[in-house]
This record gives sequence, structure tokens and C-alpha cells, in this order.
Amino acid sequence: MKKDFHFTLTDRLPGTHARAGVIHTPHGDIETPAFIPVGTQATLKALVPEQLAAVGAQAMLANAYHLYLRPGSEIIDQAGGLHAFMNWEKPTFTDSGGFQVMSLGVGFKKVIDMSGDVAEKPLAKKDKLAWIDDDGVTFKSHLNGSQHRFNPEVSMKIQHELGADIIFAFDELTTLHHSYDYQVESLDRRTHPWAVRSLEAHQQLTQERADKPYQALYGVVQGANYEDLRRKSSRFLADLDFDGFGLGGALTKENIGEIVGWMSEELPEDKPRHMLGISEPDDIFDCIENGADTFDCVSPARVGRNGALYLPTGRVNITNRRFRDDFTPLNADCDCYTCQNYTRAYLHHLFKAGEMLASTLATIHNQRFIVKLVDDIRASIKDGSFFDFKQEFLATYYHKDAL
RNA sequence: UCCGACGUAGCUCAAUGGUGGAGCAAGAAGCUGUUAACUUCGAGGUUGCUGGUUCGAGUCCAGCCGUCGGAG
Repeated sequence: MKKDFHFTLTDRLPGTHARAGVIHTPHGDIETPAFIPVGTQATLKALVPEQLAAVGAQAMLANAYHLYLRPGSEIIDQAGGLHAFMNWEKPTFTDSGGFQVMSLGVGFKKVIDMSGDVAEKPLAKKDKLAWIDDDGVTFKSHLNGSQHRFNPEVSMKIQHELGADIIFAFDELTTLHHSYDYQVESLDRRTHPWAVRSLEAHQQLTQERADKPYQALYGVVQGANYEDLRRKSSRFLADLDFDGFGLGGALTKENIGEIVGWMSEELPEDKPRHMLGISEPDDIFDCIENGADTFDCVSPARVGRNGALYLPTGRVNITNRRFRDDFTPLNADCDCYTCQNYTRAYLHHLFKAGEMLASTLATIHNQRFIVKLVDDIRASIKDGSFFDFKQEFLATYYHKDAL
């Protein structure tokens, strides 16, 4: 099959790893840097695809774990793939299920933070829903407790049935709470061998399903916040025939840019780099400056549904009492449907009343805010104003006395 | 007018005579490859009023006030 995927670099920011480019997929192009909203279960919660497109989303990311459990990846295969199933014609990504190895296992019912200084009490074995070994992971469904097994081959089969344009190798997402020795063992015994197995299974499936659109496979770099491990993991994956790379796992927020920089120095220039699960504005700036091309994250959607909305002056809880009689637009300078048509008082009311429209309007705004932020960063790389834009945005965003 | 029941947090209700609690509402915080329209936290009280019994009363007794129901 003809490989219908490539990455074109168009601009670089001198003195940094930052770059702009275009990812070409069978379902269209993605101008990078770009933020990719997450629709875990083949829907971005609270939005119809037209609303997601209107927000400026160039692509969407779904999750192999959730769609495997329900409705089943074979159902989506029968439907003609993710795009046809969910009525989304633009590019799609799927995550491998690797995140659930962590979130249902060591991370079950815990917050895996990026500060690295939280000593959580160890989880009792019976409380976990996932158990990892060197071949893969056995886990219990969070839906009904039924037992399943994922390994690289299973994840690749599922992701091929789902049919996203960009898919990820099955990896082990370690946390900052794991020891250095564990991080080494995780790379050598699981994430790296699994990357090789994912690639082999992917190539086999690509041949078997030659009538389907080409799917690009990204290898996933791990190594927590250790420079030697991040470089080693990057070099290992760089030597394999991946179409791009996911930069994953445990990253200390304090030096996230530095960590991304280590990986960018080891990875090939001509392949795209995707930051898994990052969306805070300061993190986005740091990652792009150090070579990241695309991002996905549930945070803008989730915090929005819970009433936290992005403003240029920082995030606010619209449920706060002070918004009860604030009849100004959420953000007069925002071009999203919500800000163009509704007041803070109305949004406050919808949340307090528990109305579904609250989620929709909040999601539209938050997605637009982050998508546009990354779009603006892309423009600033192209015209050379990146550092001015970064300084101005972050100074305003993190000193929230203006509201 | 008489009889009866009931008065506890903003609301609905708990509390063998032994340090008055919960849910919801209201207030606030958190959320970074979604088990999340979620989670967490604090605040909120002269137990209708006045007396009495008791070591000790939201609880028992009396009166008053109020609400509801029934009878006239």
C-alpha cells in the first residue's frame, strides 16, 4: 500500500527546537503546532462534530481501551471505521490503552500529579484493576469487572479496527513515584520491546488490511524526568520505522520544556512529535519551544464541564457567586459561539441549575481557547514573534488580578 | 372553642435522659495520553418561647406561641 502520510516542516524558530509544519493524513492535513481535542469514546463529550470543527479542531483523539470495551472495536470496523461511525471526516488519533495500564493499575483512584513530591500510600493489590507483566497487562473492565488482556499485538489489532489516521504503540506509562531502577526496567523489558512488537504487528496488519486507508504509527518515548533515560528511549525509537513519536509519561512540570528538548535532540527532525496529555498554557509554550508539534488532553473539556473556564487572565470558576449578576460576555475578545452569544451570568445560571447546555457552552469555549492558543503560537513561530507572544500571554494569564 | 399531632442548620429529616448529625441547597477549591455533568473541603445551631423535674433535658412535665389535621 502506498504510504499516505508525511510531515512537512515549513518554519523553524532560530535558537530553539520550535518548528511549524503540516502533517498530511488520508483524512486531511494538520497544521502544526496543533491542539487535538480528546473524544475518548468517539465523541467529544457535550459537542456534535460540527461544533468541534467550528472550534477550529483539526483532528480528534479517541481511546482504544474504551472503544474496545464498548461498543467493541469490531463494531467500529464494521461501521467503516471511526470516521464513518462518529461522523467526523477530519484526521483522528487513537491512544493505545497504555494510559489505562497506569490509571487502572498503580494510578487507580489516585491523582498522578506532575510535581513529583507526593508520596502516595501504596495501593493494595485487591484495589487495582490492572496487573502488568513483561508481555502485557491483564485488567478488569471498569464497566463490569470482566477480565481482559492487552499487549502490543492486541492493541494494534484494536487500533487497526478503529481505523484512526494516527495510532500509538502500546507502552507502559510510569509515574514520578516509580524509582529510577523501575524506570530502567520498564524501558528495557516493556516499553521498548513492546514498541518493536507494536511496529511488527502494525506492519503485518497494514498488509492484511491493504484496502483500508493508511494508518501512521507513533512510538512512545518514556523515561520519566531522567535525562539519560529520555535520550536513550528517544534513540531507541528513532532507529525504528515509526511515522512519528509520542512523548509520554511522567514529566515534572518544573522542567517539562527541558525534558522535551532532550527528546527532540535525539529524535529525527522530519517526523512529528506528539505530547500526550498536556494542555496547560505554560506547558504548551515550553513544549513547543522545545520541539513538540501536537498535543492532546482531556483537561480543557473536563474542567469546562466542571465550571472552570479559560480567560486570558487565567482560569475562573464560573460558578463563583460574583458571576451571578455579571451580564458581560465571558470573554469579549473571544470569537467562540459561547462568548459571542452569552453572558457570564447566564453560564453561571446554567451550571448552578445543572443544565446540559452548561457543558456544551463551556466545552466550546475551553476547546476554542486552547486550540486558538496553539494556533496563535504557530503563527508566532512563522512570523518570529514567539517570545514576545509567550511573555505577554503568560504574564497576563498567571497574574490574574485584572478580572 | 375543643381534641390531637408536630415544632432541631436555608430545606427535608436523624439523634435508648449522657459531647446535636446526615442529605440536599448555599460557599470555595481541585481536575494535564477521561472509571470524571466528577471529587474534595470548610462554614452553617441559644434544638419555637418561659418555667419545672434531674447530677445531666432536643428527649420527661406544665404553660404560652406557631403550623397542620379533626370535631363543632
